[in-house]
Amino acid sequence: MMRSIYCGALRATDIDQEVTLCGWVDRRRDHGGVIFIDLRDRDGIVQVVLDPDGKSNFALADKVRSEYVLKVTGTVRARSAATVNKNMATGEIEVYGLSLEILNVAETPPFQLDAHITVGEDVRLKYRYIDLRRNDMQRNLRLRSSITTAIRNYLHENGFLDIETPILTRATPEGARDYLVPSRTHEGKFFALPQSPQLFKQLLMVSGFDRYYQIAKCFRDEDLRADRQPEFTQIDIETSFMDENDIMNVTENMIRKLFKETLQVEFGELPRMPFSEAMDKYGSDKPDLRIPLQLVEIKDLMADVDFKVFSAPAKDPKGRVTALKVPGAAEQLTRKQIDDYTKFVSIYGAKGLAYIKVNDLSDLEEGLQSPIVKFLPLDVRKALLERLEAKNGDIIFFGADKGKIVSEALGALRCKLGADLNLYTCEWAPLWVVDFPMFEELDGGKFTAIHHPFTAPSCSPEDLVANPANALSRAYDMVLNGTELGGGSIRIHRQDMQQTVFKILGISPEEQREKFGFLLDALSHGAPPHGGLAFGLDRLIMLMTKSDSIRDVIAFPKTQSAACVMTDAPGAVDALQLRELSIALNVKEKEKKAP
RNA sequence: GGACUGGUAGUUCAGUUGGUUAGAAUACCGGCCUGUCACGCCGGGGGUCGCGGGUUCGAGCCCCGUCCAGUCCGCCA
Repeated sequence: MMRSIYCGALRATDIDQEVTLCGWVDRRRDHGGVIFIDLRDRDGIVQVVLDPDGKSNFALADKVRSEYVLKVTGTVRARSAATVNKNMATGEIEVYGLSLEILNVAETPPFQLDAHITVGEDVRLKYRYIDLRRNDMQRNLRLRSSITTAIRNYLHENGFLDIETPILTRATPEGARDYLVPSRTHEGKFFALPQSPQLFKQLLMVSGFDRYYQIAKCFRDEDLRADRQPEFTQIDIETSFMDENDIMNVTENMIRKLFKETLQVEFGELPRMPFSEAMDKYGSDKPDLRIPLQLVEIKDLMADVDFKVFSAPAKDPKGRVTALKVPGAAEQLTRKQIDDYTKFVSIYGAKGLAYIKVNDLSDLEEGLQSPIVKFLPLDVRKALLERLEAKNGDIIFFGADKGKIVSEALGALRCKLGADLNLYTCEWAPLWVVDFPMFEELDGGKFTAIHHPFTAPSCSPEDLVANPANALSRAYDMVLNGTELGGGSIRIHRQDMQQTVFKILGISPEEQREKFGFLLDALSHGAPPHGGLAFGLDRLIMLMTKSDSIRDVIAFPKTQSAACVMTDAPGAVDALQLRELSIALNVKEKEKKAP
């Protein structure tokens, strides 16, 4: 009996069966009178043999070209051992064609789809519908589907409801730039696309949907990166009556199950690290724990040395002086590489990169190779090497500057060294970062929310007002391999606390009323204690597929200038559309396209 | 807003110190080959060197501007 089957799903047990295959011509080979067609579908590739001198006779076979769409009926058979090649590309069984139908012809493809051929990303994006036929992209998007399915199943089984929230909503005063949508029916007014469903999910808690989730599109009009797109997807979760431990447990379980089911990777219980420890030891709030290097404080040792580069920040309360030891790397790193690392840390504002190569620990006079060691008295050298537990062959880098610069520069250097010298000790290193500060104090004494303005502090409103700079929040971030996978918090559920936080952030009562009146009202109508979390789905899949770019796990991504090279979006609109929206353009001369 | 890298055949790239007609591989087209599988062999077509200007006897190469793509800083509550 004839049956339809995917090319890649053919197995030895199908031998002698008659099957119908539909797919694209991956490659056509012509040897003497016999034509071989590698037919590709979503499941893989199978070799189809068309033999005009045999039973099958196809005038059409000659016409077949790459990327033609075919329907082939044929018999599955094993190949003789003599023809089996070690580098065989198309499996151990083939289909002997009996009939052939060309469902559609195709132009010569703009690029070759072979896995071993690299193609520029701009061409791939222009012809994305062809690029997506490639095996890597098929695999990535299929894994993405498996992941969202597993997540939906897990959350459904745990009583979470999938509830949609608006895409057309209103602009938010803080946070990222909004994407705006003009309103035709409200002249001069604009919707904003959501940066996240944050406030709506909180309102759903007030409504009694105590376990909510949504796989939600979010929009932020900011500059792009390899791991940042202007529209992206969040796994958005919110619960009532759960505390931070409950939420971390339920979401940690979800991620653990996901990795086990889709990648057969087992995580133990995730370690929890306070924000302060992450900054001290790793110079980052999203430490990559695959790399064993740690920053070591040496501020106390450097306060009195006769070397201003170190002593000035050591005496400054906001300064930081830190060492980063790379065991055994003194030989490996050439002068040029160290110069490159100096350039690298300058990106983050570091003015230089001091180092010591430990050649001979026993000789503090001559055994240390370094441009700066001459400024350090012998007792300081000794204390330094003891604190770092230095051994011969180690190289030690130094950061001395404002705390923020040192953390960012050496934190980034730590990750770069880990990658360049392949220092990774494991494949996956997940953790929670907890005990974040509530606010960051900007120059001029203003405060801005570290997380967002709806995050609950871990102290009373009175203590918060008394000492906002030192207050901690009830927020938590899940970090995997140095990437922030997701973050969340227990939210403020009392109106007075929310007003207190708004006040510290410098939002006037009038502005609170205008922008967040609906939230403050809701909090006064019996809002339960609640909290949640949102994972970045694209980044999660990027990590799980080991992709270098978020674009490789999104079917139709934007380029770095936030454009689509395939549809040429964004595009101009005609005058009538603008008139209906009461919009007049005022485009600068240089931005106009040449006539 | 800023730093850096790249743009040459459909694609991936080479192109030396500025010097004759801009090359290779692959793809594509034609022919040959009865089991190939990154098949092989022979032949062929294919270029606004991103775009604009400048320097020069002469520019793919040098200079200025600009556009596009990418990585990063700023930005991303």
